[in-house]
Amino acid sequence: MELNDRKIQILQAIIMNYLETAEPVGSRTISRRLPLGLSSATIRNEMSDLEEMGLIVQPHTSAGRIPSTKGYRLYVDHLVGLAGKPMEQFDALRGLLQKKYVQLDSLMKEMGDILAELTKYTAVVAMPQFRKTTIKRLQLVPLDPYSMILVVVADGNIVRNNVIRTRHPLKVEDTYRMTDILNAHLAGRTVDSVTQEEAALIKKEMQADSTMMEGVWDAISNTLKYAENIDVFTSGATNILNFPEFSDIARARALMEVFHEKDKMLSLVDYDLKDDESMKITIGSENTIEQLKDCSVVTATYKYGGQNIGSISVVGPMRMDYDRVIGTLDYLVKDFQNMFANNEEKEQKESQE
Amino acid sequence: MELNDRKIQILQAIIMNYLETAEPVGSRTISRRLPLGLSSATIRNEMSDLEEMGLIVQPHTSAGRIPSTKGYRLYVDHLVGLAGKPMEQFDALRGLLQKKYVQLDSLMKEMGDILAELTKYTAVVAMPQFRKTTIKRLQLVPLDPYSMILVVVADGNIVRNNVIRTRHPLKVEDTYRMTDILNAHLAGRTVDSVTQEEAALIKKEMQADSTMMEGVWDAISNTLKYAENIDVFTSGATNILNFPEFSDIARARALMEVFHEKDKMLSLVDYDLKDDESMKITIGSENTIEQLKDCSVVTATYKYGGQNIGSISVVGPMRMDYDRVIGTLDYLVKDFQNMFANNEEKEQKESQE
DNA sequence: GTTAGCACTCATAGAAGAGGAGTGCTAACA
DNA sequence: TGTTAGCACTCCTCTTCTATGAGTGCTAAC
Repeated sequence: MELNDRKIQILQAIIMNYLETAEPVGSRTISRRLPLGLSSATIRNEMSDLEEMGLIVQPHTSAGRIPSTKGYRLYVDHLVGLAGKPMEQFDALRGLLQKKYVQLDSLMKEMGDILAELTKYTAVVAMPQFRKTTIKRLQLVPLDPYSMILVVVADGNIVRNNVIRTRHPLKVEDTYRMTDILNAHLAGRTVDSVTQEEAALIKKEMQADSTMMEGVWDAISNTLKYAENIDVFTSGATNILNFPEFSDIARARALMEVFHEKDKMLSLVDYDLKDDESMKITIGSENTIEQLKDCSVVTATYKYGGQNIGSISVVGPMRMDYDRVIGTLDYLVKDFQNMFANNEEKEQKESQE
Repeated sequence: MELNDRKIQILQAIIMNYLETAEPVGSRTISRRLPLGLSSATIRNEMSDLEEMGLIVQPHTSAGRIPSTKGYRLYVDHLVGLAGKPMEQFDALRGLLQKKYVQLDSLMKEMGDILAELTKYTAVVAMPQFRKTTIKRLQLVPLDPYSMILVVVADGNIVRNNVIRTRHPLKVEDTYRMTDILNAHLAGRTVDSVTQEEAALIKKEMQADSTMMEGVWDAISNTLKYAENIDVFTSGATNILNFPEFSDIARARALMEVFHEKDKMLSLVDYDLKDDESMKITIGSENTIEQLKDCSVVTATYKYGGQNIGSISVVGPMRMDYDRVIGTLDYLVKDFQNMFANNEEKEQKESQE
């Protein structure tokens, strides 16, 4: 069966109506709503066809139709207008994005909050992957002769730290010399870009400085590897409970649980997109996370140095306002990307004024 | 009216039955359950008295009785046995508490998770108040000539950091010298114990070193003051949704929202107890947080150096198993306190082996 | 002081029925 | 051939009614 223009119009009308009301849509509604001058009977015939094509479904015999996953997919891929660009209410976001930030993590948390507030859905923000961002500086902070803390500052002034133990006692000056060695090799680099040969070189250099430092590099190296852990923040988790489709307590609980499970959230923001893609929409049963089978997820990735290094997602009911969400995310991510890239420069200029 | 022994027994029986079933308790049930050989009619008379005293209430005329806030309060204050000490299932906790930790925050998160798992309620863990814990070391990490990061390591290897900007360009060595000055004064101290005179002294000393450092101390001082912010972790937020009293979606949402609001959580863990108190139980309407009017909160504080510096709470329905929760918390906090106090020593000993 | 007996209350569940939204099908029409 | 009016039919939803039963309070007798 062919999906002609009229069918598409009807499908779109059904979906848009359903997005608003969350109620199954009947033929009469469409007949009145669409300016085609068609009777409800005609619409009924068309709807029957659309159902056969798997684009809409009937909850029960005498009910109207609701879009299926496949129907949403078609809508999202071809019918969404991408019209919903920045509006008045974007003020908060715009203000945020023009702000010079001090530390990226607090900014991103705030960004998530505003995004959730704006969309009324749940926002999931993934921090830049640590191992893909540039290290600004490393610093060993001595605590006592046998332990110190490795502090790594990455782009965006994101700070990671880890305790490191030594077998031989070290003096404060030792840690400073080691710090110098580390920075000489690693500052301005990404963890990913450090080869095994280089690592061996650093180790050798440190041991040349003092035999006491045996084993210290291994600990540092482990810390850096371990630091590939991604941070994710979830904002507005409870927003999603406002929608009637989650008024069932069991379903609501399942959702809340998912938002608290870090593993699941990580798999959600998994942004293994090709670097030319920038947005991914996952609808209902397309989701790999069982508990999100009734949800849709819109994920936008942000780039740095041509690579995807992080993502921002919106989780909502399947009948989310895709148009608006896509528009918002698109706008947000583009501006955020620029800001992220430019912030460092700005900082320095301003200090010099 | 006098609350004689028999009335107390009946009240206790009612509460215990209600804790199990979440259903109003009738006179016949008590008559059968209590080995007093009293008929249901007699129990009815007593129940009528208990109701008059405000200890139990009737949801509607022909229903059994449920405990009132006042009834729970009496139960908690006088009737709870404190019997529920460590059981087999405490293995996880015990294991955790014997573990030597590297950084306290991850341990406390884990502790919250296990506590939530164990009690089936929601656990709220408040980290030690930063300004009351001892500073192990401060370190200025230079980023570029005009900015650096102040890293503060406190007891438990808790790391806080904040970006600091300068008006005059600084060299790496400058930051190291400043670091030395800071540590000379502040290492081994709590923020709270630093007087204004001392602060002035430090400022003077820094400026003596270099006029470039004008204003830097102020930034550092602000950071330390700001650091009084308490961290709270909530674990098992969704556990509480399992209880029938929260099967109403609106109530469930309100609860979930509360758990996500940091302000509210902070006011929850507010541990302004006298230093000889160690546990506080807040029941139902006694709660100042509106959304927790149907919940009870058991908060245990932990001390360090004779002062309360943090707390661990359990939030559950009013009909929570107080006995078990109190027992668990009591056990947990005591052991945690010891561990927290001893960990530093252990660490050093082990390194030297 | 305790208890059996009894009338009474009221939440709850189920049955029955009305209403209505919406469908599919058929036959007629342009 | 596409469109439409008409109509029977389905089935959800809401309301009403009734039966059930758990539980009470009161009274009178033990």
